Amino acid sequence: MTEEDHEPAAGTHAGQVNMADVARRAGVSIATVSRALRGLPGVSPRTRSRVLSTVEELDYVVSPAASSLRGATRRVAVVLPRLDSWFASTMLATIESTLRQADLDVLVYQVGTEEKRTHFFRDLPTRRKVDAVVLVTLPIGGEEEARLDLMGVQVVIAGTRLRDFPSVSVDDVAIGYGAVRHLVDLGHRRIGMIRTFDTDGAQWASELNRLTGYLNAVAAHDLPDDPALVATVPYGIDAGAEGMRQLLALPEPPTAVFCYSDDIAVAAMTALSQRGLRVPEDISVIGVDGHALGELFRLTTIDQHVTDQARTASTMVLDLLAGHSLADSRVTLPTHLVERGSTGPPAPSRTREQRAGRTRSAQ
Amino acid sequence: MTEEDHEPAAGTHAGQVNMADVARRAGVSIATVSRALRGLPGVSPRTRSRVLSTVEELDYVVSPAASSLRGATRRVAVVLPRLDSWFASTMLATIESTLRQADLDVLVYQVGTEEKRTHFFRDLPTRRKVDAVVLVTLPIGGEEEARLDLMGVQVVIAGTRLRDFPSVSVDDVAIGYGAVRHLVDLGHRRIGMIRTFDTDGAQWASELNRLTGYLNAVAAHDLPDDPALVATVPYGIDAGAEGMRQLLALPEPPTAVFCYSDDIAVAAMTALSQRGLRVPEDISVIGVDGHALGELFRLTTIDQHVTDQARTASTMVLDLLAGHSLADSRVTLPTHLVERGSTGPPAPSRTREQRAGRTRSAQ
DNA sequence: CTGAAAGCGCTTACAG
DNA sequence: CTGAAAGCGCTTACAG
Repeated sequence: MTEEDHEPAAGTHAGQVNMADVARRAGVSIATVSRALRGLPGVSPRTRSRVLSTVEELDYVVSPAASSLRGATRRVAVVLPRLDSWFASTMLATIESTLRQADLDVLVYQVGTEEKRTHFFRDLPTRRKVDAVVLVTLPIGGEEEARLDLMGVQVVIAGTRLRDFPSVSVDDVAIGYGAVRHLVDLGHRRIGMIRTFDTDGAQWASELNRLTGYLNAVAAHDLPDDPALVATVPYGIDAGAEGMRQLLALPEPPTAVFCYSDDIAVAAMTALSQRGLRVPEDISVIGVDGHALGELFRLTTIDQHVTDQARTASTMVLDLLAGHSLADSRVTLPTHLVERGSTGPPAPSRTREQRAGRTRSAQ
Repeated sequence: MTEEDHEPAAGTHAGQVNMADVARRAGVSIATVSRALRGLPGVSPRTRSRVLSTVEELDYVVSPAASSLRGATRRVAVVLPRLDSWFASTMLATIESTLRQADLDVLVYQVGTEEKRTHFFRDLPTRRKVDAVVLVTLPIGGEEEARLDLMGVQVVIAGTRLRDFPSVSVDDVAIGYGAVRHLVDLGHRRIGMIRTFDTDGAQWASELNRLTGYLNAVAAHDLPDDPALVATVPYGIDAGAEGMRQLLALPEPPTAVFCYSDDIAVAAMTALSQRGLRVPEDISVIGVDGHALGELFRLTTIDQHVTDQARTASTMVLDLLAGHSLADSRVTLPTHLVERGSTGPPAPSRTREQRAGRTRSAQ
């Protein structure tokens, strides 16, 4: 007797409490427990509350594995190149918050290297595990793209576009163009750019597009289009500093520099301050992102509202899972110039003479 | 006839291919398919390869939901306060890589606010969804701690300690002590600290411990222990700058400052450079973390090897899932002073006189 | 080496 | 409003 009183409330077997345990204890059928638990109609208030209190008592939770054997998994995968960039972690943070509110669980997959990307698209580890996958700024080749169709789940693209998948992104060409234009408006003519390349050999759409925007603006405003004004450096913490060093080593350095990202811009500014050069008096710097760090360094930037992009992508996921068709919904979000202290008019005459002198003596 | 040839290779029904489809097509039983797929003994090489090629052909993948109905979920949850800090995103990135290699999937839960934390520990959303959960630097109260036992899964703690759960962390008291000691060795006596507090009201163990280390060192070396030398500022991008401003506003500012983290230290250094003060000539700055940004700013820091911590935590998870008991395995990893350019000897006489003068005229 | 069958823990028509 | 039962897609003793 006393012995029996000590049997665990959790049921007779060692493992998890299951729905049968609850049903038995509440004196109803399994079906009724299931209905009561999910708030389905056809359960009397009394029965429902009895079930619910038994559930409480036994500290029972439904097995997601068993229930998803029929329906949805209520899981979403977020796939991104790396987590250690401001862009990526902000994306993931916002997507997680938004989806979690809708009671969805979020799985993360980092596919930063060529190898991991290949594996991912070959094995498609997300198949049958999730209801949807969000691909964040992934460089995707032709074969990989084809594999996407086999994924068997909803696909949303964030930070770029891909075929006719639902996507949210910004206009990176316009970003590059707008940055240069801002510098032109301030009176600059000799404008450099610092871009990065992935040491892994991947082609980043945004990277290419921002360069295109830069080049378009250079052409449109009839600026000097010296190829040496574009410094291309390997991605890394020091990238911006290295790029700036290259530009400063030119016979005729630029008076303003457009940087691929805020990270790059901040690093570029450290290289300037190490040389004793002032921003923006000696050289103007503009970035892209809206990184919190930019505020600290009074960096002028083009804000691409990453949080908004992430929220939009999340909403798309929610809509798709709700059964809405999102055919042809490729959203381009607006970006905004945020003027802070790192851009200003060039110091024209002095700089020009100095440069001319230096150029001649160098040759 | 021709019609039948056109039936989808995927099987007769619209949805997913299942194991029965594969079995039928390969002309074997479901049991054999299951065995072949998991490399179990008791399947002839011929049969195995036939099954495997059928699987290939039908592009079949096992349903994780169905197979986890018995065994493990092969999923691990990583729970952290926020993702938008260097520490957190580095942790998650490394844990994901490590666990992914072991073919485990990683779920993320951000519980940054008091409210989310309460919800998390009340609802325990990870129950029955994962095999293990890694709690990263989570401030955990008494009741929450009790709920952990109900989680029903393996628990690993990273970045701090909790009861006798397996954990990996560093000695934050030693970090605070070591930082101050480094400054003392350089000749500093008047040493400040910039700490932060969570705007959400949470108590961070590492925060408290580093302060304790600082205070211990101050006492041990008989340094001036003016309470005003500890600037406590709300967490945020500007925290370090704000803290430094407070310290500089003192009648007698410190000659060196220990910052809670590298982020804080970098922000503090921007405040200094805006005042035209040089690091380390006018004031020394030391941080904690080993953040990549620190390299860029030539910041002296105490590296807490976050990647190692993350790897250790991942290994613990793997061990636990392999059935090894990890009772009483609370690992404390070593930290290292990384001397870069932001700390140096004080400029004693000048500074002292100047201060003395200032102090008098101020009173 | 192989298969028929029970069972994992649910959900959902189908009866009543 | 409630329950018995089939079925989701696997895994795993148990026979052979």
